[in-house]
Amino acid sequence: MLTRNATRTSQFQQPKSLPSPWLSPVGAHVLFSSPELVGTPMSYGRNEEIYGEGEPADYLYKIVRGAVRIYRVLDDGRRQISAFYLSGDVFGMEGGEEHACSAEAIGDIDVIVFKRSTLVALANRDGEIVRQMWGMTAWELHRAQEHILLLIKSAQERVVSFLLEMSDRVESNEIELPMSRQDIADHLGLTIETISRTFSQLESGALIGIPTSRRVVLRNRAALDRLAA
Amino acid sequence: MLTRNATRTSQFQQPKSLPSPWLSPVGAHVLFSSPELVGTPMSYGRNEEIYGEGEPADYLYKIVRGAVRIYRVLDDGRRQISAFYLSGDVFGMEGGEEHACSAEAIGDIDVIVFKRSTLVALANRDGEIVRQMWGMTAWELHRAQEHILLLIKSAQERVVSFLLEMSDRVESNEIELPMSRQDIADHLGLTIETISRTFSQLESGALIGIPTSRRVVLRNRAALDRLAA
DNA sequence: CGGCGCCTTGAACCAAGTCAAGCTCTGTGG
DNA sequence: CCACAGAGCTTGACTTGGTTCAAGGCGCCG
Repeated sequence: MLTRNATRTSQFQQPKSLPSPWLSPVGAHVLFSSPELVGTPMSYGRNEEIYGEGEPADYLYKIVRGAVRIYRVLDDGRRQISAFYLSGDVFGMEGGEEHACSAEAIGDIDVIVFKRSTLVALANRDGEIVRQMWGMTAWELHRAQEHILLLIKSAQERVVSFLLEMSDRVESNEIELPMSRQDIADHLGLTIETISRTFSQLESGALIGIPTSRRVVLRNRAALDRLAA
Repeated sequence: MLTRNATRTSQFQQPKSLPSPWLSPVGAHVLFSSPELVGTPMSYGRNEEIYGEGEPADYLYKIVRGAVRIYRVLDDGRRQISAFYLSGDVFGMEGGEEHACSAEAIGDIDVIVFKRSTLVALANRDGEIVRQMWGMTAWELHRAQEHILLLIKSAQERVVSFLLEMSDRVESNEIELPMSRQDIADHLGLTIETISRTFSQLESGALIGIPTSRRVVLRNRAALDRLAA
């Protein structure tokens, strides 16, 4: 369990290239540094549901350790993972009062939970907070638009784009994948077999290395960039 | 050209089912009823560019007549139309200071243009306006997420979903399509041939009628609903 | 060591794409 | 009023990228 102190000093990490909206240049990482906003440490186990589609969106979550998948399922069972969130990311704000998607812990995770009502109360006194939360919604929109572009690409392009994105997010050419092939498949709109085959192809072309099935090393970024679309 | 008066009385129409965010229940249609906010009537011709990707997002547009496509192009020329906007819709706010997408008039259109700086100035004095603009970004996010879900479906499901959405938006079973087959194809991530064939199939199954190529009549909504998911 | 979850690989299949031809409007000029 | 040119749409025949089905391998934990 996390100490109270750890909670207080935590800050929200924001993607560097946020196409900052009609928003002051102050990054959203400042958003939760207010002493009035104290989060509660929580943990979830592997595959545990954090919230479900349609439930009231009463909390925001900042990941301290582990990874989370955000997804929706169609009636016939097809699953679309709209995003993965990694350590340092904030999730839980799809923009509505109800969650538009479900969220599950991929492995065991630690998060800090913030009550929405607290934020809203703060927001009433400080317009800047509203702007920053708006900025977060705008960032989610940006991600969604990128994902749409990804889904019209070929299988190889999707897989390569995914690897490049992951590499950027962990700021390393060596990626420890927290999610299964099935998760990746449901994120990219492909099947596990296609993911697996594409990984193998890329490896045999010396573009990537796969020391273990959950570990990928980018070996030729220039070539990968070209393949990404 | 529109009269000044027409401009003043115009209101923003907002989709009914906006999953209203952390937002007061006041609909965003109130947003631009302020007497301080006066828009300028403008017109664009068929296929004319309204703004391009990367340009500063200095204006918001409310469509008075006609339809608009919002799109991005990949390096190799593939085009993804992320949304169509119809008469009454507002567009131009992808959430950033720069446009994430390009916008073109599909046919001849009339719009009312609002200067962003005016809104921002108002927003500084009135937190409610910020919340409402946030709500619009949240709505765009919702749309993008629905579109992602659409892109993992089969061709027939995509086409049917598209027709149902259009029907809902014009609130009629008779749809006058302002856009070409190519536009629809680029919106659904398919080819014109597939769009055309799917339309023909649906027609021969008596699910829809196609009196003219730009006009579609939904004849069996229950069956179409079943095919959509 | 054995069982189970996850991953890889192969072979057959199929939905959608590609290529190609022809049709149907619509507007324009003779 | 008709001819005809061009853009947009439809349809058919063929190809193909990705899925499906099936078998087997790897690694981890009890």
